[in-house]
Amino acid sequence: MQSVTAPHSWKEKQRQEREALILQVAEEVLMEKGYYETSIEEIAAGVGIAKGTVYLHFPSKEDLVFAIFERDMQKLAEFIDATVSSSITARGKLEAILQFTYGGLFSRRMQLLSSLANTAELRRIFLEKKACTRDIWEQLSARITSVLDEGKAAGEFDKTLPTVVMLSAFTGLLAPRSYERLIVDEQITAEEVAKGLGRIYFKGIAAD
Amino acid sequence: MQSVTAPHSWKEKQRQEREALILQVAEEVLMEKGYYETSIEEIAAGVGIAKGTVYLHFPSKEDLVFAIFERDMQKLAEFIDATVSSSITARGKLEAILQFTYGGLFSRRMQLLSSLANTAELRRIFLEKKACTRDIWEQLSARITSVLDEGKAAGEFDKTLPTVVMLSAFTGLLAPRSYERLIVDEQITAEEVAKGLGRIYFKGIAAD
Amino acid sequence: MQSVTAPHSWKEKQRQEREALILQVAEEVLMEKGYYETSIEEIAAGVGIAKGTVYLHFPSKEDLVFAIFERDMQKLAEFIDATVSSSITARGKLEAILQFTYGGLFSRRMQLLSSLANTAELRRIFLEKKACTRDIWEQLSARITSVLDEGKAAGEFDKTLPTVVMLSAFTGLLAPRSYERLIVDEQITAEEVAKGLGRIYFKGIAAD
Amino acid sequence: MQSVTAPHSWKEKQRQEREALILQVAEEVLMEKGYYETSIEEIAAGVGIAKGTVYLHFPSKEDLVFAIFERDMQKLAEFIDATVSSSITARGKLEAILQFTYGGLFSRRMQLLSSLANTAELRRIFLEKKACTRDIWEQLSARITSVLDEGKAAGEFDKTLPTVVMLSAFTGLLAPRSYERLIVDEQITAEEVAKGLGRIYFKGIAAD
DNA sequence: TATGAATGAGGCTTCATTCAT
DNA sequence: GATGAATGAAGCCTCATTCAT
Repeated sequence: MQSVTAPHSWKEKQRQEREALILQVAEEVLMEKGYYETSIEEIAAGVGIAKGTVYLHFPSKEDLVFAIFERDMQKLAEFIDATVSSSITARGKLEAILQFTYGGLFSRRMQLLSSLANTAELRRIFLEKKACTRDIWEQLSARITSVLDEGKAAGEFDKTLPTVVMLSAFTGLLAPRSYERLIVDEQITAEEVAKGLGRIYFKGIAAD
Repeated sequence: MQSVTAPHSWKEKQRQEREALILQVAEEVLMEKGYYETSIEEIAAGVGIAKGTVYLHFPSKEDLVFAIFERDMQKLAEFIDATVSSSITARGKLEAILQFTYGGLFSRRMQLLSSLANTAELRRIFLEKKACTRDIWEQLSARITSVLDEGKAAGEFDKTLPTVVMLSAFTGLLAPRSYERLIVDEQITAEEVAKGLGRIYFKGIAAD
Repeated sequence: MQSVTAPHSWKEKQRQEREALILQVAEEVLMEKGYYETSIEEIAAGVGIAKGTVYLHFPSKEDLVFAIFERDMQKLAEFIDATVSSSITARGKLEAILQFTYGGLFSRRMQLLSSLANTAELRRIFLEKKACTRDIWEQLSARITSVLDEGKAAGEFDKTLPTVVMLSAFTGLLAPRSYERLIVDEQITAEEVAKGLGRIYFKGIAAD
Repeated sequence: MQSVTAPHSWKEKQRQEREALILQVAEEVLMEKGYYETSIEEIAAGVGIAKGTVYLHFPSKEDLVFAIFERDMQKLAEFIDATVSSSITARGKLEAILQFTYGGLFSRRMQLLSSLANTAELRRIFLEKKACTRDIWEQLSARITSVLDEGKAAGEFDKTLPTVVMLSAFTGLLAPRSYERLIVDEQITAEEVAKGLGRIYFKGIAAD
């Protein structure tokens, strides 16, 4: 009975799993080597499939990269949504978000995205998919802005600072600046840095 | 035969001027289009010379880019040196440095360097020229670190914050994160953002 | 088990109908877009079947195209056979054939065949299936040649013209030259052109 | 003294010679194998240069093919111009043109052009360069049309036939239909065929 | 020294064909 | 039988680099 629908959904599931695998491998390789140094061939090899198979899932290299961006932003958005609606202080929410982006792989992902955005070819595709990109990003910005405003209203944050500057500084914390870290090797872990940065940030924006 | 040193030095001068011109044009184009989207041909055309001539000055595209990095770091180092030895407060010194990097073209230069550093191919050359890179960067870091420590000693800055975190946050301010600015369009100028960021930073690291 | 021959022949009929449908769709698409611009996928989609199914009927793209050629030549041969055995004048027969090839879809089919034959890859398969191709073509040529000779004998056509040249000119009329029509846009319909061409041809080969 | 301009013109000459060589080789290979079966690599190998060098002369494969078309049409146009202005009969002029196109390589060139025009990708470029293509073709058509009208006026040709049909039939002779000749191998030379075809044509369009 | 024509490795993409389901 | 996901060969084009002039 299920022989008609089951195979379909099974195949669909297979397909999605493979797609996720491609995205994951692609992300890793791109993170490691950058957009231009990464070839589709290489990604395919990493997944253990043929070049052409990648194109069954993504119409072009650019689209593949954009899909990574979308997926990661989606994950971040989900986390932020969940966090924003919790009943902790504004600062607590922002700290949670900060820890999420710096925790696990996310820090490196943000780094990747940051570097991808500096590639002309990709900028074009980001612009073409503008509506989508803007939507995602504006949602994120809106959430964080609302938390910042909430903190101001609650007397947690400095009301004299423009919220947009506070937002900019916060997203500055999120998008890890890779430059100096690539060159200077740390005598301190990324997490510790994150904590310290957060401390500076929250003191910097605190009321009074 | 070599008794004519004057022409030699004149030629040498010519050569250096041309080299500087190449660096300047290259920086502009790279800033505009990124590493891979910029061809040697394009840079040469901008200078008004032939492709091959560029190779008389720089053995490879990578080396050319590294030279830009070196030059800019040199300029920044000079400014920092001058600033550090002045007799103003630590905060004043850091504010001056911040304004220098955000003022004029330097902001865009830092952006360029930031993006270049994210390119695998260039990472390699940065690593090959490690000694040099480290030297430059460590000099800068050392200068800023000394200012931060000076500020701590003078009671200006929070002694409980690790200096290395303060340094990281500061360089984070210097290396402008372009990512979000590319996507969200500003309702505020870069300068205003810079001021706001500085305010947050200095409050964040202030003593007490 | 095989005692059920009816389903077998029914299946066989189904199979042949589908095969004919594939040929028809393929012909249309090939006519529209040419050999290389047409993909098997596209043909299959036009028929409403899957790519792989096409390969159950034709071992390769080339064979599919050859089958179209065979089918159309077959149809033309049938018409010529019927015409040749009728009791009208030689000129009447040739005019009928000319009208057949220019009427309805056949004109475009000839155009397709004409263009396909100019494709190296297909030339190879035509050569491989040489015996078959030659047979078909020679039959057609023989029929027309006999009509031309019949006309000569009847005093209709110029006996001093080599029959092979008359044949060449006639087949020249059949294989529509698409070239000039693609570039110069007509102030006259294809049918009118066909009539005029026929007029020139028959006057050209007329006795005296 | 000439050391400044001479090298320039010498290089320019070299360049043009090489360009002509590429065109010639490309024409041969394309004639042999068709558009899609011919790779740029193959053409380059035929010339004895590298792939990339071809691109120094022609921005794309399509442009290369279009250049062949242009060159051949140019040659034909030159011949027609010279012929048209001579003081022989209209028929004599047309016979000369016919012999030119069937003589030497030109016959095969026309065949190539005929087959190229049936390629969708190239049709596009022909359309893009519409103005140019139309100009060339319309000039040729205009010249021949004027000869046909001249013949009509001189009482050589049948005034009741539309000139455009006579033109169509004539260009039909020029664009050799390759179809039948590819499959049936001749027992007669191309030149003989051409003569016979001309005879049919001129009798077909003759006055009375 | 300056030039720019020539090179050729390398990457993206397409699509005929196969084969496990 | 029918399907369509997977394959991988093949082709176009770019551009850093070299080298003869």
